[in-house]
Parts: sequence; structure tokens; C-alpha cells
Amino acid sequence: MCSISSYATCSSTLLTSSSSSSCSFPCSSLKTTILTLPTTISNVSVSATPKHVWTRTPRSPVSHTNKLQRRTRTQQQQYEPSYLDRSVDMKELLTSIGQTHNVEQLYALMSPFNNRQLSIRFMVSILSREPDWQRSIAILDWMNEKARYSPSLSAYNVVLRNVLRAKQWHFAHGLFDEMRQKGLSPDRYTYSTLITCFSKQGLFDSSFFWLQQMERDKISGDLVLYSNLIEFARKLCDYSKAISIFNTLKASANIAPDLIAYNTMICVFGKAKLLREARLLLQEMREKGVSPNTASYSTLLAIYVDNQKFVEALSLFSEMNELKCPIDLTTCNIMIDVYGQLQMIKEADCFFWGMKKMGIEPNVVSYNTILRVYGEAELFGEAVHLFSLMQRKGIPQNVVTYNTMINIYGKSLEHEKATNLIQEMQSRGIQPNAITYSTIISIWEKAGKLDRAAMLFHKLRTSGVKIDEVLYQTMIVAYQKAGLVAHAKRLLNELKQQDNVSRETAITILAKAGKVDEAMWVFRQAFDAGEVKDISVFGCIIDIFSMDRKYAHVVEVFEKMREVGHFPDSNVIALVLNAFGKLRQFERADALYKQMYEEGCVFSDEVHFQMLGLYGERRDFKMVESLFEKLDSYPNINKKELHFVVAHIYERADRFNDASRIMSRMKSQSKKK
DNA sequence: CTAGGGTTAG
Repeated sequence: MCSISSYATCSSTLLTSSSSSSCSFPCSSLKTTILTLPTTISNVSVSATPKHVWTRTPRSPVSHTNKLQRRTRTQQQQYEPSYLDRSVDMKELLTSIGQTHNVEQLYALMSPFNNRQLSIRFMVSILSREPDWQRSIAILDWMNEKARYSPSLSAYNVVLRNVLRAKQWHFAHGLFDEMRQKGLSPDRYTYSTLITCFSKQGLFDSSFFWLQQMERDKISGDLVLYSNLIEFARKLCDYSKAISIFNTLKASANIAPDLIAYNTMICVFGKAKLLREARLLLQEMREKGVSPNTASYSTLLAIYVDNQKFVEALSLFSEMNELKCPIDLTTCNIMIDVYGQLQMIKEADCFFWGMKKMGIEPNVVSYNTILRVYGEAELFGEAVHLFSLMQRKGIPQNVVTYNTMINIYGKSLEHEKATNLIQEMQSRGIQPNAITYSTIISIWEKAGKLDRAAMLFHKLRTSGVKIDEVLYQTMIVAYQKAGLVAHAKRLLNELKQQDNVSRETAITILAKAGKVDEAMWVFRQAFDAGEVKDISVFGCIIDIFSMDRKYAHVVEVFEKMREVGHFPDSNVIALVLNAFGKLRQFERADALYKQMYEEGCVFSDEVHFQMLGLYGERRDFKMVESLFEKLDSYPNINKKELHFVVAHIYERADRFNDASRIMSRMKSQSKKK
């Protein structure tokens, strides 16, 4: 099974080119992060809370256990009863602390407790309830300087959390050092806090760094840490890795996933396109005594919508109702979408307008969704009417609302009105984004106003607005549709040296435009510079090489992908297995397939069928049979298809007896049912 | 004392 370390490094026996030392995952230390972030101690503390003057006095961390203090302690223990937490009203104390504006005031407030025994638990409670990071540091300092004991590890953990939440990386680093100097070893809470906070901020390098530190300290995970790692993998869109970690979690004896972990995994399985597994998770939850809630269902509903499985969504929704699972705003919003996508406009409309009666107040998302439904159904009058109703009634609008309306005006061929909306949104303080621009560019292109589109695009390129692949592609397509192929080509060529287009974006555009060599050129450059992090870029390149039958390149990119620690999804592993087959490297295919199984990855049926096919191609029928038996024992696999696949393999190898044996076995199995 | 989930636009 997958250890935490296999999460981080690629332990593949297949990959001859990668060793752990050559792992090029950019594991910068926290220090590097500090350097790259424009936050300095002084400007943050001033700008964030100008009226407060919190400063942290520099001091040596282990200076307070001197003889004098020890003496006072024994004296006080003799003459004074130890101070009981119960006699202090925590709320009152917190309120008073909240009114202090600097260290002096805080120390003055705490002075009655100087050299007295407030329990460490009490202080940790205080610290955890003090939301202000500066104040929590000041309390920590007070404990160090005035109280009779050193703050515990948990005290430091809590303060670290507050400091990290406030994005004070400087202080976080300092606190961590201070803990170590005081002989406190960071525990799983410490590391959980660090890993989570950084991955939450999108600072995956730092998050990864702390994960490695944790492993170095040989600290084992608990549910919190595993959940964090899953969340971490999910943010990187590495769903295979998330599944692998989930299976490790389930395999460890004393950890069981809870409701939220399950809900997260429903989402992960859905994103990995493993819909059957996502659905089965609801079942598994019930068996394990974790009742699915509204979010569990909403997650699955959203997955069905993502995969265009609207009928399944409807049936799941009725199951929800039968089981009396409550419906909330999010559920409603998804269902409006479902009805809309099924062209059930009346139902969508009724659902939207009936929400209030159900006691659910529609929000921006509800309005935006129904607007889009009207637009798709070409009910332009309804859309415009509802939009003006929103404006009249002061229902909040956002950039999505405007983008939707701009799209609708585009559909109704009122491109001037669409254009005016951009001005209107800007004047109302809602900034257009890449979606706004690509929408208006294609509207202008359709209206024959290509010059206008080109001018806008040029303005965007020179003004430093971040341009994503869809926006760039929209302009290329606009040129192509207008027959200006040379312009389209020029844009593609310029991609290699664009300042405000990331190289990851450039690779994706080039690949999708079929510019295989150019895409690879940029990819190699970007990879060597450590710029390729997005898992989808690897998938995209592997896709085009596979289509181009450049199988050695497929393997090369896959190895790089593993080097940076990504796991393959079903699509990637299928293409790589195929490439190994084409290169007649069956052992490598076999090893990869087995390794991914060991890691606890779950792939679509097609991946298993592909491996069966490879064994067949090599005429290794022993392996065909053994894998077939193994797959047949899996509960979540399409048995009928499995039998067809295996029978077909035998047919192609001219082993018709075996083929018919498999087919009759299938028939007898289905009879048993 | 610590963490984490679901919905909208090109």
C-alpha cells in the first residue's frame, strides 16, 4: 500500500531515469517562500491593523528558567494556593484582551496572573480563541516572560495556526525555530497545520516541503493529516493520488474516514470520471454507519451534471427525496441546472420560483443559472426581464451574471447591447475577466467586427491582463473563421515568447492546435525551468503524442510526470500502457500496472481491459487467465464487458475453444443471478 | 488545541 512517502517521491521501479535525488519537484523551503512573497513584517502589521502597535521584542528563547524564577515558584507554591481556571471568567478575560492595543496594555492586563499558575490548557484555550495573530503572539510572549512556565507544544501549535492564517510567513518560520530551540518537537498537529495552511494558500512547494519534514521526523498520520493530503492532491487535480491516499487511510487499522472525508472522496472519484465508484461510496458510507448528508448528494449530483448524466441526476434526486434527505440552496441550484440541461424549461422555472415557498432564498448562483437556462432556451425576453428585475430589486449581481447576460445578448444578435454591458459592469465596479473578453470577442467575430476583436485582444496583450488558453484560442479561431489563416498562425507562433501567457497555457494551446513539435519544444524548456506543475499539461502532451504515434515521447513525458510526483489518471495510464505495448516493452507495462495497483489507485475498466489486451498480444495466456480471475472477483467491474473482452482476446489469438469457454461461463453466471 | 465537503459564466 501507499506510504506517505510514496505520495511525495516516485518510487517506481520502472523509471530508470529518475532517482530520488533527481526528483525535481521544486521543494523550496519556507525561507524561499518568504523571499518570494512581498510581505514584510513592518508593512503588514501597519497596514493590517494601523491603530495597533504590536511589536515583538527580540529575546533569546530559553532564558526564563533561571534560579530566581524557580525560587519564586517554590515560594508561591508554599504561600498561595494554585490559581484555578474556574475562578477566571474566560469570556471576560478574552474581551479585555481584545481591547488591548499593544504589548504593554496586554501585559498590564495579565499582570495579576504573573507568576501564577494558570493551567496550560486554560492558556491554550485563550490562545485558540484569540483570532488576532499579533495578540496571540503577545500572549505567548507573556507566558514566556511573565508566567511561571514555558508554553507547551499545543500552545505553539495554536499560535502557529493563527499566524499562518494571517499569512505571516516570517513569524511562522520564527515560531517554528523557537519551538525547536525550546526542545519542543513538532507533532502531527504542527505539521498538519503547516501543510494545510500552505496548500490552502496554493503554496504547494511549501506544503510539500513540510510534508517531507514530517516524514523525516517519522511522524505518522491520523485522519486529519490524511484528509489534508487528500485535499492537497485534490487541489493539484491529482485524483489518482487522492484515491491512493484514501485507500491507505482505509487500510490503516485505527483510522476510519468520516462524513467529510467521504464527501471529499465522492467528489474525487467523480473528477476521476469513476462515477460508479463515486455512487458506491454512498453505499459504503451507510454500511460503515456514516449517513450521507445533503452535501454527499449534492456532490454526486454535481458530478452527474459534469458528465452530462442528467437522467442519473434526476433519479438520484428522487432517491434523495425518498430517503427524506433535506434539500438546501446548493441542491436547488444544481437541480435548476439539471432541468435546464434536459430542456425541461418549465420544471426549471417552477423549481426556481418555488424555492421561496420551500423556505430557501435564491442567491446569485440561482439567478445566474436560471438566466442561462432562459438563454439556452432562447427565451431572451424572460432573461432580460429577470436581469432588470435583479437590478431593480437590488439582488446582487456578479461577473458571472454579466457574462451570462453578455452571452445572451450575443445569442439574440444584439451585440451593441452586449458591448454596453461591459461598460456597465465596469462602472458598477465589477471587473471583466478572461471569460468576459472571450465571450465578447466571439460575439464581435460573429457580427463581422473582427477589427474590433483584434483591437481588444491587442489591448489585452499589451496591458498585462492574464490571458488563459480559451481566450487565446478564441482569437485564433476568430481569425481562422474570417479566413485570416496567416494571422492565426502568427498568434500561434508568438505563443513561444509571450509575457502574459504562461508556458503551461502555451503548451496546451499548441498541443490542441496540433503543433506537436512546438508544444514539445516549449514543454521541454518549461519543464527544465521547473515551470510545469499542472497535471493537465502532462495529460495534454501525452494525448497528442499518443495520437501522433510518438510512443517513445509518450513514455518520456510520463516519466517526467512521475518525477514531479504526479500519479496517472485512467486516461494517461491507458495511453502509457498502449505506448509500452507498441514499443514491445511488455515488462514495463506489467510493472507499471502492478505498481499502480500496489499504490491503491483505482482506474476505469478500460485500463484493466487494456492490460488484458497486452497480455494477449504477448500471447501470455497464463497472465490473461490470472488477471481475468482477479478482475472477475472485483465487485465493481462490468462483468459482461470483461467476459467479452477476454473472449475477444482469445478469438484474435485463434483460440476459439477458450473464447467459447469464456462466453459460456458468462451465460452461466448471468443465469445464476 | 489541530483539518477537511457540494452549486453559476467563455
